[in-house]
Amino acid sequence: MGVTIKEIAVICGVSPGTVDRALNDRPGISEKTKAKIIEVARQLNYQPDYMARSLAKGRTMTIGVVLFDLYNRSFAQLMNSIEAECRRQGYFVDLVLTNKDPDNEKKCIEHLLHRKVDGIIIFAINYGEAFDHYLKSLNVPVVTVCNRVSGDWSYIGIDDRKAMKEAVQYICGKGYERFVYVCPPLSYRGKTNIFTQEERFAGCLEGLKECGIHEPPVIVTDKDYVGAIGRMSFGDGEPRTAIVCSCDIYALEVMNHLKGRGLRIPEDVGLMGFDNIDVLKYVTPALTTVEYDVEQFGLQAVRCAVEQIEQGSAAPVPLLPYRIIAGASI
Amino acid sequence: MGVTIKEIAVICGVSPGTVDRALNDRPGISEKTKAKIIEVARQLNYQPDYMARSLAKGRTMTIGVVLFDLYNRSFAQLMNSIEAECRRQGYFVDLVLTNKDPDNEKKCIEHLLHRKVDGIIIFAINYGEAFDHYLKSLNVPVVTVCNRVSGDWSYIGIDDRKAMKEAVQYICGKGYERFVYVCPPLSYRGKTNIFTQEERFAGCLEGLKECGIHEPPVIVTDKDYVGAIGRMSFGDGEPRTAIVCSCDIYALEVMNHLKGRGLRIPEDVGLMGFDNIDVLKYVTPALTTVEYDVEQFGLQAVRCAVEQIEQGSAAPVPLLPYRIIAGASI
DNA sequence: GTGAAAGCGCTAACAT
DNA sequence: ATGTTAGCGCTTTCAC
Repeated sequence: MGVTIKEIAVICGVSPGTVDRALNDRPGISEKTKAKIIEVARQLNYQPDYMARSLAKGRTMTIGVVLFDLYNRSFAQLMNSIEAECRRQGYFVDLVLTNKDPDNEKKCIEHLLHRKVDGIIIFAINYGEAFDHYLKSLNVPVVTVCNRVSGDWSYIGIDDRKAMKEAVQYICGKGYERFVYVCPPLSYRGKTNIFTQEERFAGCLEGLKECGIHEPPVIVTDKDYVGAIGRMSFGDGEPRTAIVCSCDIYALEVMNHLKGRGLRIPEDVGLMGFDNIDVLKYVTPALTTVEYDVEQFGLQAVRCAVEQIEQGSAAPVPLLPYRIIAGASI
Repeated sequence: MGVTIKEIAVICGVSPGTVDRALNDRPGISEKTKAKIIEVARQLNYQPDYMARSLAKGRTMTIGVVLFDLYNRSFAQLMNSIEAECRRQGYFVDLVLTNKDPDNEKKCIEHLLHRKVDGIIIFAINYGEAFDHYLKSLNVPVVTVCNRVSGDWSYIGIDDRKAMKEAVQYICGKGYERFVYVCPPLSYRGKTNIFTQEERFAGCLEGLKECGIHEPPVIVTDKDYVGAIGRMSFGDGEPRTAIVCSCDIYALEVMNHLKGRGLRIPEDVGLMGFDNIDVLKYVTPALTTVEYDVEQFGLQAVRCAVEQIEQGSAAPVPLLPYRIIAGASI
């Protein structure tokens, strides 16, 4: 196929070892021969064979990325920045998608191991001690993103609990006293990794408590959450109700439903999302939500992974910033 | 790291060659030794080293995927199905994102070549003879998706021209006689690959012609197309105007703008999109658009690539189906 | 400063 | 049916 180190060696009248020294600027070579070899390599458009190099060095320059899917815009954004940063750092990206299936996630990881990836960035769907052990047994640097597995892994994300707490406090500040909390993933408790969702939920409860709201929120974990909301009535006088959704996507569905019922937002009922996904800009009324920079997640995740790969360990990454976006739905 | 073929050979008291025969069920081995070897391999949880195999066979079992980015929901969907089908077929996916930068696209392709991918699936941003030659020089199977490069490459997509033509005929059938065609990418004519957009535009013109509309459409290729639309007036009597957008995303922006101006859709002005991106379901009024199955694109692209890789060539893939979704915006 | 040689783990052609 | 051997292209250690 391509031109090899050996051919260059023959042309330059040196040994393969010397060519290697020149091309990977390692010590033990005169400037003259080095320059010559580099020039010849350039002329022949020499391209190193990464497979061969991997085999010899035991490193593949590949980072495996494990995500649910790419349907959620945030994941797409995340992947986008991971790809960019990886390529910038000279790494390849091997992407596998779990479709939120825990078994499939393991298959995905196996797939990456076959590929002998140097590190893994994962938005985990599995959780618990067994999985933690499993990950450790892989003997590969792992960076967790958006969902914690255990304290033993680098984690990139925001303080979801605190963010949701502040969001709830913000809502209380607007005079709402009744709350509905929409979070279907909570029904997967014990089945899949819902760390982040649990955090947000805990934050909600904390927020209510601090605001002195004693009436517990109505918690909707139903997969058919729109149907559940459909069975509730709103807009019939004070105190007003706020529907807090753990993700914008739920909030959008709920908004659609509320509009369909002819309810006014926020006059009849308040609505809050989380994530600030970009389609919000096409939505009226503007959804109040929590924003954070997903691209930063990707960037930090790659840096953290590379640091672990190349230095053996990485400094813990601080939780990333977020902020409440005041829309018109609360 | 892992257990090797050699170790298994030693344990079983046979040669590495025999182990290879057993593990890759190749002829020339007795059932007995084969069974034994397989059993030992299983017990030791033997995992073949794909790097070594690649080096020996000259094939990497990797398909490179070149996309603009993942921001457009359709690309994400596309990538999702590509990943799924690749893994099903035992291939790895190496994803690179060009961010619509022609130079970057070449870098991305080089990146894939370094990786020695067996085939490439590309939504090309480059075009023209030079690029066509370049692709040929790579000596790797290439499948083009969503944007043609030349007739020499397998292409996966719909008949955009015909689809847009039918869409325009549909609009005419609703009594519209004035047209605005929104397609910012047309301003990149001569700079990047806008094959699909050109097709849609041509389809629009053809449709108008066949419907006997002689007044040429107002063509908006301005990057600030919303601003351009903002300088036009609508709703001032018959004949009515339809704003045809070459992608839903433009239509959504325009819709936002029109609503902001207090114009009623479709009473004052009609609006048409293309692609049926999924966020449409959150939008009122429902946007009339053209739908097709992006997942099929991915599936077919992978199959076509694999066919080329494994058989040396692939049967041409027929253009995929589409259909007009009648919303409430026309 | 440079060369020779032994791998990395697997495959494949050739012996036996 | 099985063993032997020579690579794949690059890295790395050890001589010179």
